[in-house]
Amino acid sequence: IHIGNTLIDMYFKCGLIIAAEVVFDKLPVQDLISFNVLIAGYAEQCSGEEALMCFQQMQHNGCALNLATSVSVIKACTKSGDAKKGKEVHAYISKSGLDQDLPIANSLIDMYGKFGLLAEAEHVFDKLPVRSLVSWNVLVAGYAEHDPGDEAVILFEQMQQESICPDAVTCVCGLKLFGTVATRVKGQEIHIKIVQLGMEEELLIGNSLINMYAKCGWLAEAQEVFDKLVTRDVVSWSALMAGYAQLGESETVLIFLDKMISEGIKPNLVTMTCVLNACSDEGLLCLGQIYFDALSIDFPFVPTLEHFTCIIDLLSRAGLVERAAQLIGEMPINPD
RNA sequence: UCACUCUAAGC
Repeated sequence: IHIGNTLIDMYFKCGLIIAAEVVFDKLPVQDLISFNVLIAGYAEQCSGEEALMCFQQMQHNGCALNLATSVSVIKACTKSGDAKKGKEVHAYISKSGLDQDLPIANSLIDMYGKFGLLAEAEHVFDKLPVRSLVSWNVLVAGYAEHDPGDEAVILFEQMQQESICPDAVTCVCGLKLFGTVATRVKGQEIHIKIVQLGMEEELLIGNSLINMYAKCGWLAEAQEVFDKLVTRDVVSWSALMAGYAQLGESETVLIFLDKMISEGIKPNLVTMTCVLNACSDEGLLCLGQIYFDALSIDFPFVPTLEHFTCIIDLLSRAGLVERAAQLIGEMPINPD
């Protein structure tokens, strides 16, 4: 059974869901860990709902849950976006007294943070007798996403004062926060910290720096970080292009689009949003549309509903209602 | 044999 469980886990981590299911079903007995692996796998690779259904089945089988199960079930709630279910699970876990365990509490803070229920997130955070770096990171991430204002900044400063040594995740969250509130001096402080910790080569960090500087309108700095990066991905390019688009420098955005393609980086729908955004602001609409149409052929974008909504919004506001309608017709997903 | 946090886009 050890081998079976390991196999299921491995298949899920490779994205081979069917294979994982087959192995699970073929096991002579499914133990706690089989279920844990299955729930974690579904939550990671599929939908939260599917993971929650496994959990139901597990309870149905009379299998007791442990710490790892709880973490995965909370993750599943987070992914499903079902706040009501999340609260139920929270209540259930508290009853078993598992809610003081750090990974579990951190997952709960993360869940509430992602739902934008920051008061609940803080409540869990405040009740903890001891906190880990992750506890802080998830709370800051929640604030950076849903309420990037004074409170978030205060929280971040408080974290520094508690002599907690930040890691890459802390820096990424902090940079996101200070990009959104456009406080580049604070962002720069993080930049200095990053250099001290020797993390400036990391792609994620680099991208976050580009984004922060770009959002603060400091394109020269953004550009410098961009140039120094040894590897750049579509996010690096898009973040920089978004910055130029924000300043209304549409020509620059188009130049970068050409450049990124010639360097072999494929633009995606987010990139195209930046391009269209830049073009719609300066009446370069036709050009934007030409690019969009040409690139839809060369690079079949794999979109989410979110991407579509955004593009359609841009197209219609720019007056390209026909093209927007056409795109809705082509949508591979159910339009809401 | 399993489990916690992180980056780009329009409104």
